[in-house]
Amino acid sequence: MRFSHQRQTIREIVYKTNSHPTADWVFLEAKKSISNISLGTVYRNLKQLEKSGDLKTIYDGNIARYDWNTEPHNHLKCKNCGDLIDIVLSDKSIHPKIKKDFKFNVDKVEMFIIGTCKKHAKHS
Amino acid sequence: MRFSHQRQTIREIVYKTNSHPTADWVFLEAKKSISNISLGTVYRNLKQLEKSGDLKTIYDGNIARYDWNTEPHNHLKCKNCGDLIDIVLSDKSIHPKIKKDFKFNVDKVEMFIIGTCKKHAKHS
DNA sequence: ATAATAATAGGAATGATTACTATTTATTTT
DNA sequence: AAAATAAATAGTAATCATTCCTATTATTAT
Repeated sequence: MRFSHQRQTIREIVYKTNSHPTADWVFLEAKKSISNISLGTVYRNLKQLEKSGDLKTIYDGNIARYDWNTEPHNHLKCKNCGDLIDIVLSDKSIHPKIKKDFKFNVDKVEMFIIGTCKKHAKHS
Repeated sequence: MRFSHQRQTIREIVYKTNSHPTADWVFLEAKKSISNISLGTVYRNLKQLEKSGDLKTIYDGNIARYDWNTEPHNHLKCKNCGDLIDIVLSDKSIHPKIKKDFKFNVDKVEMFIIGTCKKHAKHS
């Protein structure tokens, strides 16, 4: 994988936000500095950056989002604003249970915790 | 919501399988008895059946699957064959912790446990 | 500097899903 | 039971996210 200005730019855009951006948002941001960058380039590089371990893909419903945080973690998703909030629930205790009960080897756990964030909670 | 033969057929198809089918698979099955049923009808009814609480939508990567099991449960996903296996991990203990730490009200937890199922485990 | 080839821009193609519309069908009213 | 009504349908076009294709450009090794 050789260096390219586009890939570098795309990587930095993802690394500068905590908003778990979509490919389209990254594309719009990238255009600010590389006005003729193409959407295909964004997708190709996001995929390559995932392969090289620089970022992770999150499937939010049926849209892909990208996350610079490659450490195991989970997400709270507010059903009101759609915001994703990073959390770490380092509970590996289910792994052996699942292996025992289902003869299933766990690689990773992808968890979306759906609810209402503090910005949108109804006051009681 | 008035009765229709198509909706009834679609509901029965989803209720007769444990394979967490896609809209397209439901469409192909439905054609066996209603040869000119249209794909739009399948999508519209799956959505309506979700709304009425008859089934649940699962987002598997970027494709929607449908599940007659509306009880809270989670899925093991084999990265090898893609099969989804139902499991129940009735651990509500994280809810209060998340409420306390993040002021986030949890409605539901969507968990995909990715790994290798017994059919595809390497013998050790 | 040149050659080799990875990466790009731009646009076409794909696949899943939704929207549109004239017609059909289930229900309600008479 | 026939007519009135409105929901649901088939068929098709449109949309949205994503991938593929190809001629050209840019990076790296020689």
